[in-house]
Amino acid sequence: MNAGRTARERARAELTEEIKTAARQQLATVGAEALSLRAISRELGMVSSALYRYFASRDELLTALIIDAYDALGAAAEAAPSGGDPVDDWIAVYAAVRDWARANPQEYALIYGSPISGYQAPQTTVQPASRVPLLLLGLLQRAQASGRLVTPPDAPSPSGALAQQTEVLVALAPDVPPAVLVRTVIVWTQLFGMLSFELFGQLVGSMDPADEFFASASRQMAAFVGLS
Amino acid sequence: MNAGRTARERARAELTEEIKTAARQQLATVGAEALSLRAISRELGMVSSALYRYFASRDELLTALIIDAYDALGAAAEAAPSGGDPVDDWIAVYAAVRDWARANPQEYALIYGSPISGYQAPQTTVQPASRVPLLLLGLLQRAQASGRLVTPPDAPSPSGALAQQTEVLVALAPDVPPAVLVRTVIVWTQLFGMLSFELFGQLVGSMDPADEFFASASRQMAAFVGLS
DNA sequence: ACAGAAACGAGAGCAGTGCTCTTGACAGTG
DNA sequence: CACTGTCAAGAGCACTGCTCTCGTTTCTGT
Repeated sequence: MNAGRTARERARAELTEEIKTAARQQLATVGAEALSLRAISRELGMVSSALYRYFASRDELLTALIIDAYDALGAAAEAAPSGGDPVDDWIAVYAAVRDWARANPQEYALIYGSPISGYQAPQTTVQPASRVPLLLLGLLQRAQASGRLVTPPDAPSPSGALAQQTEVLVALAPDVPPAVLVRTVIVWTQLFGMLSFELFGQLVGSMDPADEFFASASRQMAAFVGLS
Repeated sequence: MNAGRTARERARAELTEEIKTAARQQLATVGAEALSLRAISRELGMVSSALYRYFASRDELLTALIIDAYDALGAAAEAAPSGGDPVDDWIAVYAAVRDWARANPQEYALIYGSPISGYQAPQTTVQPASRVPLLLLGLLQRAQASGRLVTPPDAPSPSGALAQQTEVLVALAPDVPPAVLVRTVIVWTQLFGMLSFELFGQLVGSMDPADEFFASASRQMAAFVGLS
């Protein structure tokens, strides 16, 4: 539909991409909340008001960057080496997520740090945001099919409202037992809690550098959800 | 030593506290990075430059707020009801931390969200920051003494660099086995990952509201470190 | 008790920000 | 060719953190 019809449209798409690239560069150096439209326009040799032809506001630019970041992280996680062994695959996903986060700390902070004040994330971000959890769920679903997922005996089956909330995940991975699905959410939060602590400097003084701790946690979390 | 010697010193301490209170109010409404010295000064009926007599920079004010937030969270966690049963106490600490975070989301974001751009946390913050982990370690140490801590059989003992890093924790809780100490760091990161996801809106669409999920996770994490 | 030092609030000013509005130039279509 | 919509440019608004100077108040050493 919009595959570069007129010269105008092509130029517009190109410049939009250039703006995002410049914004990402500035993001990497000064951080998210210090991102300045004027600085971006200066970098591109244009005037600040011209940017508003491409992004209606600073928030809209941020939204585009957030979606791009989620997509980049999702792509990095999905590109993790998959050798077939569920535990190894699980650990590879963890490592890929960590590698991407360490390589793009500001973009990581953009999506998993504190929300930007006055900024409301639009619905458009939730689909790219769910790529990593979906990847983990798919991995568990396949492991279950191949008999490599053994529900831990001490994993309590959810009841009440928790069981109801788990239904959303059951629809995505129907063969994975609800008790494991709850644990999946637990380890999902653990993964990003661990990464945030490492990147935001909370581990300094204890588990920093975090390579070995991360490796141990990955493996223990794989066992925690029942992978073997 | 500095218990209000001269009138000047008393006035200074009072005004310093007033500034922080006004800053906290503004923090709660507009967020951390939108915190404006001019707005604070306006609120207090003084001129912006006068604030610089009390805080050398915006960063210094932020540091004071960060330390206060860590201390408030630490105090809230330490004030959790302690009935003697280790599992119940553990869950009570979790609940107290969550309650404080939900009651003070902006202050939570200030200390556990993305670091503020261009802001370097000084060494002064690490001691208040470690109150919650120290509390958990103390709980485990006491549970161990009363035989309520059973090292999980599948918890791997750390080796290599990880074992060395664990030494810091061994010094704090000498009776707790290293394997449990590593798991303590894991659950510590899980707790704040879970809280960040809840507060920053990452759970919307799955485990939100998170009350039951949080309760289940607290209990499962207590079991994960070996409490019984 | 009193002079000097230190601390203080007020105000002006600098360089920067996001964003709006108007103006004039250009490209695409009839 | 003329019309229409898109574009970059620039001025301007209200705001920010921060610095400097000013006259005043408060503390302190003698």
